[in-house]
Amino acid sequence: MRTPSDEAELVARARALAGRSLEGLAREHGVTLGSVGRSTKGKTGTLLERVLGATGGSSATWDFPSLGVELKTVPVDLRGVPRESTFVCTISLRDADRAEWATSWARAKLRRVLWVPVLVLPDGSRRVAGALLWSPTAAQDVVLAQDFEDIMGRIGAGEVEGLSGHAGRWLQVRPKAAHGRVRTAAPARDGGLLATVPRGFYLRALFTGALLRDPVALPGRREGESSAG
Amino acid sequence: MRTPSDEAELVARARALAGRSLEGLAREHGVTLGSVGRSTKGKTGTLLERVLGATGGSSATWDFPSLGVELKTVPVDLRGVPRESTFVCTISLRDADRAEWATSWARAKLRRVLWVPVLVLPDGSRRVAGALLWSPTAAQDVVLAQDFEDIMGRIGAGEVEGLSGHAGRWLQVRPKAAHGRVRTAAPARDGGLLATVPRGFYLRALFTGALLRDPVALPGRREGESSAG
DNA sequence: TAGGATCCACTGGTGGATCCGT
DNA sequence: ACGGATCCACCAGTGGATCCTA
Repeated sequence: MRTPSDEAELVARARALAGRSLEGLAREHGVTLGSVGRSTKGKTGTLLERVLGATGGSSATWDFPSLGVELKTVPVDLRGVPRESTFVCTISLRDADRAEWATSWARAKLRRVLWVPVLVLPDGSRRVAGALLWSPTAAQDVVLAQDFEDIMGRIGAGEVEGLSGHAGRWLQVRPKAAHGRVRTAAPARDGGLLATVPRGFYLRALFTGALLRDPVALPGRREGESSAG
Repeated sequence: MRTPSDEAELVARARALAGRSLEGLAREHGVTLGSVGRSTKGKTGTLLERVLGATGGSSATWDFPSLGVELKTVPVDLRGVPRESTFVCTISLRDADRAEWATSWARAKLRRVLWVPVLVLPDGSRRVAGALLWSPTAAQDVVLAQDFEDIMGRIGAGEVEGLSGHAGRWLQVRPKAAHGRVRTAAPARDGGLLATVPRGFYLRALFTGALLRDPVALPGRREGESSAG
């Protein structure tokens, strides 16, 4: 599929997929999802990249480089509630003490995201739901920045081993490694380096769920409140 | 093939291969050399690694880690003269200014080498010739150290782009990249970094040829002179 | 339920060297 | 003749996420 030439075309294409089954899309594009079990991780995202004409492929860019847009699929239940958190990017542990949210790769990735919810039905079948192009509001950016600075500050201080998935309001840190034995370098308390498991930033499902319901919902706004001031 | 348990066994096995055709060895070990053209680069070395039970495989070690021995095949003509230079290792360009021969990976690789000459006959067939386990003599080490310091000094000074294969008496520097477009970071004259093609250390064919004739030949000794003082 | 662990496809870099134009 | 360019196999790392126990 040709790469969309602008945001409007990308969004139109994505929204036109609403209701389509993943199996059908896979067949059309000549790919196999292998619909059961743990061996299908990542297949959904790769399929939608193809369907929508993403070209980024490798690292250090977006899925749609000319648009600066990142594509994220998110599995949701019948109520539209995400079943999983969303991976953002790998954390550069070694440089944590110099990292700043404003110039971070995490922020660049989240600057403009095309969310494609994938409805997972009770029988296990999956269908594309309504896509949404989102950018963080100023208020959302503030909270993400706080999470980032908090987490990176602690990593920079040599506390990476003490960090758990509990840290961060919306952005959390979790292990990110294909095999448990992988190790990378991180700052140690004594100012040196220690070997630890690679980590990534993830968006909590609570946050992506709120986004999908109302993209400009303010931080702290509760369900049931009006979105009018 | 089982990994040799000591140097004597390794050398005995290697010398027992003298006269064997590469094709025959390949057949015995179930590998295909694809005997013609440019698509066979590296196959000889990989075959001999299998035949002799090398286990190193990945980087940062030797072919026979427990022995600290590196295996090198070298194509020679009927007179025993090498047809090619010998790759030693990739150069860490960025750290060139801090590099020292004594602690260098190049020296570690050359500390103990099992040379396996491969006789290339006029009809294109290839046979293993007499293997030789070599360590640099003190005098040889001095010359290699001079080459190393000369080259690394110039790289460290930001002169990598001005370096050619002419530099170095026995150890030379040449490009080392699967594709011409690969780039890596090296010191620049202004103290910053520049993107350049990766380089590797190679031993000149003149040097390896001298080694194969007389492993302890002193630096500067000419052909035809006696090896007795 | 969600934090920690893990899976697959893909590819860029590395180690094994030899090719080939000037 | 040899300095610069290139070829193949292999594997660790990355990006895509989801699995799976306590």
